[in-house]
Amino acid sequence: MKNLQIHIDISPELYTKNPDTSELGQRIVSKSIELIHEIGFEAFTFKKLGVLLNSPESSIYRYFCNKHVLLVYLTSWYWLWIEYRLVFATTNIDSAKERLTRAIDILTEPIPMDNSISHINEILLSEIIISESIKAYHTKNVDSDNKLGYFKSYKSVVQRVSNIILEIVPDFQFPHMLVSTVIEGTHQQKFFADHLPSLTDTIKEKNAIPKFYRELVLNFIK
Amino acid sequence: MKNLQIHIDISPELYTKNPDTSELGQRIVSKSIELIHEIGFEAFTFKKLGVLLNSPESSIYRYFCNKHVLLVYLTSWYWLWIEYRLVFATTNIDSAKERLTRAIDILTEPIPMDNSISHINEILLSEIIISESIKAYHTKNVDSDNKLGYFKSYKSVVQRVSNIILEIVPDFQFPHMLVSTVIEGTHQQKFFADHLPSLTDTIKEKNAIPKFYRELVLNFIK
Amino acid sequence: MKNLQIHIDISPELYTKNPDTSELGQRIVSKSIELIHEIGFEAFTFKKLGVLLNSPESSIYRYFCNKHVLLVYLTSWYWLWIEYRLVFATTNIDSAKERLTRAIDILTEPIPMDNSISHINEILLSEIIISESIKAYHTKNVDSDNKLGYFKSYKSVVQRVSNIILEIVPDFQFPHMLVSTVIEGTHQQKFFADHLPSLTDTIKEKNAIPKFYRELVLNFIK
Amino acid sequence: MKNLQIHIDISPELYTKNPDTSELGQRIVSKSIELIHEIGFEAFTFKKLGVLLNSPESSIYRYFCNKHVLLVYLTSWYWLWIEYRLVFATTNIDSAKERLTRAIDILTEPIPMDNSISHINEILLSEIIISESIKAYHTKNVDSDNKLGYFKSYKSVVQRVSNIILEIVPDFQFPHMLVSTVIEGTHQQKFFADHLPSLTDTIKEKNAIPKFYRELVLNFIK
DNA sequence: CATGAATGAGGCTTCATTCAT
DNA sequence: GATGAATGAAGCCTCATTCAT
Repeated sequence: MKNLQIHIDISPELYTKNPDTSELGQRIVSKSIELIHEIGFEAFTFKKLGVLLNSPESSIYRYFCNKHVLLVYLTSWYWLWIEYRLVFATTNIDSAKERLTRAIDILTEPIPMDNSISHINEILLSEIIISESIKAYHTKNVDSDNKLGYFKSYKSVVQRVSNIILEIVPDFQFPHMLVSTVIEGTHQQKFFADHLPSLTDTIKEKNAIPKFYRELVLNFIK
Repeated sequence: MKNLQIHIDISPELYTKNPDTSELGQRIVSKSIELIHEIGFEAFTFKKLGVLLNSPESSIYRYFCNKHVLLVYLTSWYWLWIEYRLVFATTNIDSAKERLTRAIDILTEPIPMDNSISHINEILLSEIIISESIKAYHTKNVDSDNKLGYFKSYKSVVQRVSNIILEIVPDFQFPHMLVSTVIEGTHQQKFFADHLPSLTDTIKEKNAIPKFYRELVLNFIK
Repeated sequence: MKNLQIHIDISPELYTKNPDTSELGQRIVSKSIELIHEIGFEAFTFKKLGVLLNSPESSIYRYFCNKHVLLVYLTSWYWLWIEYRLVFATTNIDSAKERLTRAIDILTEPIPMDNSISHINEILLSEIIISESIKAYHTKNVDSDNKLGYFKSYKSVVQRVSNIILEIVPDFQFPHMLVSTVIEGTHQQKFFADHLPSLTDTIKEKNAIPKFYRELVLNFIK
Repeated sequence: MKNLQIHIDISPELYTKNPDTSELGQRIVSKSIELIHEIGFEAFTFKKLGVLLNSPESSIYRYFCNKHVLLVYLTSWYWLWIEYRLVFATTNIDSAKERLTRAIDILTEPIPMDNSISHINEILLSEIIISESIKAYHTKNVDSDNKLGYFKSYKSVVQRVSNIILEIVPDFQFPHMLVSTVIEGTHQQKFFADHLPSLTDTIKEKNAIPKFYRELVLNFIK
C-alpha cells in the first residue's frame, strides 16, 4: 500500500485557507494536534500554537478563523479517515454480520500504530477526539454549525454503520441511536478507564471496551 | 409528603462557604442554574451572575472558589437528588428485575415537573447536566478533582444500579460500563434529538430514549 | 461665585460606573481630555490612557465600556455646561433679541479662561468638541445611540436657542436648522481657521466667526 | 451629450498608480464607493475590499497607499465633478445673482439620477461625502495633507462660488465662510434629517435644505 | 459578612503592510 | 503587473481574582 496515496479532503467551510496547500498550513494542523493533546482544548490558544510554530498568531488566522473551527476541522478529518477505514475493512465482504463486526471493531478498538497518513498523528488525534470532540458540538452554536455542514463526516459514519444494521434487521427501530451510543460510549469508557475507573470495568480485562460494545450490539439486534 | 423535608447535603470540598446557610448562597445556586442554562457554561462568569444577583463578584467567591467548582457542586447536587429518587423508587420492591427497570426509568425519563425541592429548578438543572456536566469532568484536572471526591455522588449512583444488575446476573462482567453507558448515552441522545437528529432515532417515537435503553439493558443481561 | 458649586450630572447610560464617584474616575475624565486633545480620538486608546494614569486598561473599562461612549460622555458634559452658561447668561433679560445675541455669543465665542469647574479643562474640551465631536454621532450606530439618549444635551441646547428665535419670529420656518448650522459651522470655521484657511476669512479680522454668525442670524430672522 | 466625454483628472499625489489606467483600478474605485457606503469608512479595510474584488489586498496597494488616501481621492473626484457641474450651470449666464442661485442649487440639492460618468455611482458617492468626507480632513495630518494639495479641488469650488458673491457685493467680508458654511451645513442637515431630526426642520417641508440655504445666503448679501 | 474598588494577565482578532515570485 | 504568503504590532475587551473597608 506504500504507493497508494490516500488524501482526505475537508470541506471548505472548515478553513479560511486550505492548510493542505502550504507547508505552514500542514504544520499548523500537525502541531495543533500535539498541543491540544498536551494542554487540552480549553487552554489551547493560537498564540501558544504560534510560539510552537515560530509564527505569529495572525498567520494561523489565515487558515482558521478561530480555534473552534480548527477543532471541527480536526474532528472532521478524523471521521473521514475512520470512514475510509470502514469502507476499506468492509469492502468485498458478503456477510452483513461480518461487516458489522468489523465496523464495530474499527469504532471501538485502539488506533493501530502503523497507518499514518502524511503529517497527522492519528494516535494523538484519536485521543483528542476522545477527550475533546464533544466540545466541537456541545456548544451554544451547534445548530448554526450544523447547518454549515460542520458535522457531515461524523453523521456519514453513523449512517454507514446504521445501514449495515438495517441489512441484518430491516425493521430495527434504533439503528442510529445504537451506533452513536457505541461511538460516544467508547470514547467515554476510554476516558473513564484512564481517569474515573469506578465508572467502568476495564481493569479486569484488557480489551473490555471492544468486547463490551460488540456484545451489546449483537445481543440487541439478534 | 408535604412535611417530609428532603435535604441534600453536599460535601464541603465543593464550596468555600455552604450556600445553604444564607439567602445569598441559595440565590447564587438558584440563579446560576438559570444563567448557565441560558448562556451556556463557557460564557457563564461570576461577573454576569453578580449582575443578575445584584451582588458583586467578590460575594460569590465567598461561596465558590471558581465557576468550575460551582458546576461540580450543581452536578453533585443533581446526582444526590437522583440517588434519593432511586432509593425511594426501589425501596421495598422484592424483584431485582423490577428494581432495575425502575432505576433505568429514573435515569432515562424526562424529569417530572412536580418534584421541586426548595430553590432549585430540577428541570433546568437536568438540562444543564445534559449539556454541560461533561465539562465538569472532561478537563485536564480530572484526576486531582477526582481525588478530592468531586464525583462521589455520580459514582455512587452508578454503583447502586450496578449492584442491582449483579443481583440479577452475579457474574456479569460489565455492570459499571453498562450503567455509565446508559446514563451518558441518555444525555447525549437527548442532545442529539434536539440538535443533531440524524445521530438518533427519536422522531419516529416519542419515548424512544427510555425504551431504547431499557431494551438495551434487558437484552444484554438476559 | 466661588462658593457656588455647579455640578453637572451626566445620565447613567453614558457610563458603566459614574466617574464622579471616585478619584480614579475623575482622573480618567480629566486625563482623557488631555490625551484626546493631544493625539486625536482615532489614535486614542484606553491602553494609552492607562499608561498616562498609571492604571491598567481594565480599570478604565469599569467606568466606560468603550472609548466611543467616553467621547459621548465628554460631549454630553460639554453641552450640559454650555446649557448652564446659556441659562445663566439669558436669565432675567427681558429682550428676546438681547437674549439671542448673548446665546449666539456663547455658542460662537472662544471659551473664557476662568470658568473652570473641578477637574475638567473646558478650553481643551471645547477644542476636542470642535475637532472630534462630529465622530460622536457620525457613526453607523447613530440611530441606536440616539435612541439610548446619547445626544439629549446637544438637542436641548439647540431647542433652547430655537425657542428664543421663535419668540422673536413666531412663524420662522427653520429655527433648528439655523441654530445647528451656527453651532456646527462655528466648529468647522474654527478648524478651517487653523488648518484650511482658504475655506474661511478669519485672517482679516480677529473675531470674525462670532461676528459672521451673529450677522448671519440677525439678517435672516429680521 | 452622448458623445461628450467628460473626464475627471485627479492629481497624481492622490494615487500611487492611476486607477483610471486599468480595469482593476476602476473596479477598485467603483467598489470602494459601494463598500464605504455600506459599512462606513471606519469599518472599511483593503482586506474587505479585496474580498469584494476577488483580488488580494496587495493589488489595491499598487493604486492607493492607504485607505485614507483613497477617501481623499474620492472626495477630490467628487469636488472636481461638482466644479464641472458648476461651470456648466453658470456659463453664459450674465446675471451674477442668477449664477449664484444656480451655484447654491448645485451645492444643496440632491444629486440628479441621470448624470452618471463611467464607473462611478455619484449618488452613493455623494452620500459618502455627506457622512464621511469630514473624516478626510478632520485628522491629525490635515496640515501635511493640505500641503500635499489633497484638498485643492474642494477649495477651488469654494473659491469659485466666493468669486460670484464678490461680484455681487465686492466688499463682502465673509465670502469663503459663507460658502463653506453652506456646503458643510448642507451635508450635516442631510445627516440630521436622516438621523437626528430634532436638530433640523426638514419634516415640515420637502425641499427645506436648499430653500433654507438659498434664503440664508440671499438675506445675508442683500 | 458582604461589598466596592481595582487590577494583571491574557484571549481573540484585525490592521496595515511587506516581500518574494 | 499582479498576486499569494506571511507577519509584527496593536486594538479591544474579559477573566478570574485580590484587597481594603
